Amino acid sequence: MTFDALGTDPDDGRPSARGRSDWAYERLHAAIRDSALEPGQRVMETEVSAWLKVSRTPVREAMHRLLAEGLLEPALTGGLQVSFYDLRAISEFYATRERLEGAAAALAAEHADPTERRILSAMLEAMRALPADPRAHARENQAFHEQIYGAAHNRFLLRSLRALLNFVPLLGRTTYHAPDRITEADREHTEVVEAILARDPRRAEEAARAHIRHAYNSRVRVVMEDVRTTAERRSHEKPVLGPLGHASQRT
Amino acid sequence: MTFDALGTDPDDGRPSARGRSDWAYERLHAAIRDSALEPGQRVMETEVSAWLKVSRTPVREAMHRLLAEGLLEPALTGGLQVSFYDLRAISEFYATRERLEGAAAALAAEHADPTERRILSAMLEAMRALPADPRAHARENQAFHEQIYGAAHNRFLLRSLRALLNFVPLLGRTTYHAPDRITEADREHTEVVEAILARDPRRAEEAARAHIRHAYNSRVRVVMEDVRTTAERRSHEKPVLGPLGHASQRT
DNA sequence: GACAATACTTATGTATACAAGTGTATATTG
DNA sequence: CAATATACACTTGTATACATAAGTATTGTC
Repeated sequence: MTFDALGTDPDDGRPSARGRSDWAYERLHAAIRDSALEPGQRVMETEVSAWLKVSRTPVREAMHRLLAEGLLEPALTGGLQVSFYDLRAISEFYATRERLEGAAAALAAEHADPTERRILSAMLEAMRALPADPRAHARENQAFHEQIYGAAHNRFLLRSLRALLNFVPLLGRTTYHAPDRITEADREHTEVVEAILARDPRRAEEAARAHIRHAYNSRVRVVMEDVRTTAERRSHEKPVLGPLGHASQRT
Repeated sequence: MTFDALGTDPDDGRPSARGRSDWAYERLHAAIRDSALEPGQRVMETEVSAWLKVSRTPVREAMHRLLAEGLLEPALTGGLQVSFYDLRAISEFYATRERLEGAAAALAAEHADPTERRILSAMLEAMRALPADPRAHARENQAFHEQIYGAAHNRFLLRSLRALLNFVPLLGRTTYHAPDRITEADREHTEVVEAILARDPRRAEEAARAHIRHAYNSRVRVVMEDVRTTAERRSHEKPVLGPLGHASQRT
């Protein structure tokens, strides 16, 4: 039913032969990211198979990957559904991310080689030259953070961070939609990079953690606004987010 | 060839109908854990399928899970192989684990409820009553750490830690094979629990991190011993571990 | 005798057919 | 009218058949 409305997206024609599985994964991931599939909605192999016009086998593998990454979860009725999340989950997410990003920055300060340090500085300048488009900044921001992860030279930390960031698509709009977030982020990024260039792990860690704490605040603002908007638009349906009364886990 | 030697393991008869996939996963996981499949060895779907006497479909899913968890990795020739690791990987593993365990302990100190605190104390005493068997201690130790993870009440941190610890089976024997490690671990565990009971996040974090640092030292000792033993036993084959010259990433 | 091209083998990716379990709806009986 | 039992439909799990790509070996030609 809902799948019909998703369209066929003719730009992204079915791949020649190799990668139907990856392709199905991308399509589902995009559908969740764009809220075409809403949290709690059941996702069935047969339906997706019909939608994407591929057999159940690659669809199955794609859904299992999404299950492992937490974007899908087992439904009470059996089968899988798009994961629910609430403000508590967002709080937990950022608490964990703060630790991991802090660790990455500290290790980058210790282990980044000269080339990696130069690239970090360059990316900083490149971001300043960017237009005020939230999407462009979000993309460059991701590349910037990936650069730090790489400079940390720790494969396990990299894996953990990648797995963690898979959850981001569920959160909706980027934090760069919050007012002044772009300017703030630039200042915070600068402090992180300066600490890394100065080979000061403690300062790098604290700067990175502060950066994530601020991102969390912006995130909450953006999400709360979305909740309000959604509640207004359909006042008698149940809101996407759960009850807001839970104590935040942040320190 | 190697799969014939693994036997049929009649205790664990093939499951009724549901769960061949999980069962295949367990069998492969156990095979890697017990070094029946050595690092670098190629693992083919058809072979495993014939070995376990199930079709390729559940084997495929099991292998994909192991790939996602890092126990298998893409082979240069195509297909999958048991992941290689070296002392550098072990160093990176413990560096990341130190951060995550520290975070879990700190959050547990803040968020553990009275029941969880009581259970932590009880587990501590239970471990003291255990015989000096490394395997028994390893098992209880795992439950103890899981209890801390749960008490942290952070689903993302829990996921990260679980994913990280999936790598442990590749490391071989437990660190409890190192002399005096059982006594040391008890002392370190006690400090962690005391800090959690005292609701002191900083002390809990530092105690947990110190605990992991010590575990790392024991791990290196155990692995080095294994390297020596292996090298003696088959002096003209290539050792399981790579060259040891890499700088450690530890702080 | 050596090098290149072609064919065959092998392993993974994909599709489809089949089985089993669960939930719901309908019909029958008390 | 209500409750229970049976049957059917739906969904996921498993098996097998088929396609494709890659690597190797063999054969033919220079």
